[in-house]
Amino acid sequence: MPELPEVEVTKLGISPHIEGQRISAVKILDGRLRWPVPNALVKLLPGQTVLAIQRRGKYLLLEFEKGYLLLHLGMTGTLRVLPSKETLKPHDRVVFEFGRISLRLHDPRKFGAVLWHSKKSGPIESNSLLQKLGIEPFSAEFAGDLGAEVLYQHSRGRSVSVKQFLLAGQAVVGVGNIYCSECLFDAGIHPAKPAGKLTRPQCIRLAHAVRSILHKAIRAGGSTLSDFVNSDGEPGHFTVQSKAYDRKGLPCKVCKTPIQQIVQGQRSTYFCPQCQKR
DNA sequence: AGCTCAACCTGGCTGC
DNA sequence: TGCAGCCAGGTTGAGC
Repeated sequence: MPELPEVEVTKLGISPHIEGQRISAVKILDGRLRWPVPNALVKLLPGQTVLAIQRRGKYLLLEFEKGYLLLHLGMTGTLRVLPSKETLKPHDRVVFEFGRISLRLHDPRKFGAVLWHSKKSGPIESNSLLQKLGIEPFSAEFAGDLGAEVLYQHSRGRSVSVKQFLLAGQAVVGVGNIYCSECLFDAGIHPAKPAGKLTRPQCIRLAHAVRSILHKAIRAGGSTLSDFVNSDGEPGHFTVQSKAYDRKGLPCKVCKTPIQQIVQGQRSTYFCPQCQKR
């Protein structure tokens, strides 16, 4: 379930266990993910220590002495810290051993990614996958009125719907398909409105909604962190209830009008035709 | 450059 | 019960 909040919660969950820890072994059980998992990792990583863990958009960046491990969870990926002796599950794809604990990428649909960025090839910011990402929603550059200005300027001249514009992550990163519907509901903006027609007041409301919705989701996910190291807990298992997503035909929680579902860019969008205006 | 859409892959659910 | 068909949290890359 990985949108930005799930990735952030995963980062918070694994960091205390593996930051400062040294890799003892890497096992690639099935390396046929989004891109092939580099076999070189099996020789390269053992002996190296996790210096820091950062998140950029929906990517997790594990910094080592010689470079960065880029992890992406795709549609169905989860990362768990487990006792090394714990038996492997079907769809466990890559295992990073740290002595008595292991970090495991579980990814049924194999849309995730495990890549290596050597420090020899330049700073991590120069990585081609990261370079095209928009601004972080919790950065100073997106705070307050700056966030609204980012959305306003990036959307000028764009004919795509605001739903697709926001989901693309070129202006601000981290809003996936679920939270996109939620943010537009919160901001009272019709998802089919062309991005280029967004008004400044709408951008102000949307920027606020993005920060607020993502922040609430992270807070809710944080409550599941206590049992991160065991085989049963599911990180990214949120109790925040949606106001629009997956509520087709159900009454809007504000005005009781039935929530509508449409398809935009091959993805479902849910909205209230009464509360959300073009 | 921007837009649309197929593709990657597997599992779960719906409906016949 | 079996099976075809559709849907699913992300992202790239091809072809206009």
